[in-house]
Amino acid sequence: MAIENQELRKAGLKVTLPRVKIYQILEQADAGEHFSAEDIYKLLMNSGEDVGLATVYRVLTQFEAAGLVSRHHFEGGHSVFELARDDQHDHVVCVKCGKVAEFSDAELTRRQHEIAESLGFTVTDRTLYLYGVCTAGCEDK
Amino acid sequence: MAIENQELRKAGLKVTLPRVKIYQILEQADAGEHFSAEDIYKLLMNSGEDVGLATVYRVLTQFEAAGLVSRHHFEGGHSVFELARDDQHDHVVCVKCGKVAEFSDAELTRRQHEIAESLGFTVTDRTLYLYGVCTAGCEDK
DNA sequence: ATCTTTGCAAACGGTTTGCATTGCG
DNA sequence: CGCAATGCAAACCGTTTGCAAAGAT
Repeated sequence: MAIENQELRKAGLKVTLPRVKIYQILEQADAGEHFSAEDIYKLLMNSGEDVGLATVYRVLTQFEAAGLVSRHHFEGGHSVFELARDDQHDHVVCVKCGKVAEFSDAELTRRQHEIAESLGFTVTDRTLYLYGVCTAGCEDK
Repeated sequence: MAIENQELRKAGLKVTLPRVKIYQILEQADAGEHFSAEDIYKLLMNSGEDVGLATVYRVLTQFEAAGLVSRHHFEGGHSVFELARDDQHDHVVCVKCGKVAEFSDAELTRRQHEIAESLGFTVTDRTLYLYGVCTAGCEDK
């Protein structure tokens, strides 16, 4: 039995075609690649899978609740998803072409904790987005 | 003539009642206070001003374009606005009581620019939220 | 067989837009 | 007076939900 089926069962979710297919899409993506619900929907359609957009949303929400994926709200109103990883990473978003890059920086992390502590605050999660323009290979769309 | 009228003129906007009123609301707010379009709309209604919600959005968008206000997209889909300040400030959000604190740290800012630059990226805006629990005075709601 | 999950279409909430009217300059 | 700005209502877009049909165990 494939790995994804076990992950689904572990999360208390029945193994159904839409769930498996969506999990596979996320799993086979390059690390750092983000998908909107629409992206995934289109990929499914192109593969000839007959899955409704509503189901994509439902499945992604279930995956999020199960800790399998994390959801990010980018500026612009729509959400993107990626398979959950345990490293803290941050995002750079190009406002022109929508490209997203990731980075992780120990100095930033350390400093953030220092600041939070000095404010009487215990950090459990963070969200850092840098918005701007990528100077090379930016294809406006 | 009041300050706000000059600001409006400078931005190439005619001095109209909705624009002046909205500017005043933002101006009289405590630093760090954020308003949704709806918030501002309600404040106007309560003051007996007959301004349409669509106009509030239009004015806020114009103000943003003119650099008078900055818009933040919080998780949850709606936008909030505040009068533009030139300091880059970040947010600490308590996941228990919903309290929001702000801070600004030169070291963080500098490091962020370094990182972005090394990724071939020019930062125009950023969004850093630290989520956690405030250790004192946290009133769960 | 039962209880979950799905697809569809309709509802939703925040935001934007078309158009006739109002009002600044 | 002329053109920009407004109000209203309808359109929009991403997302959620109600419900009857299909599917998993």
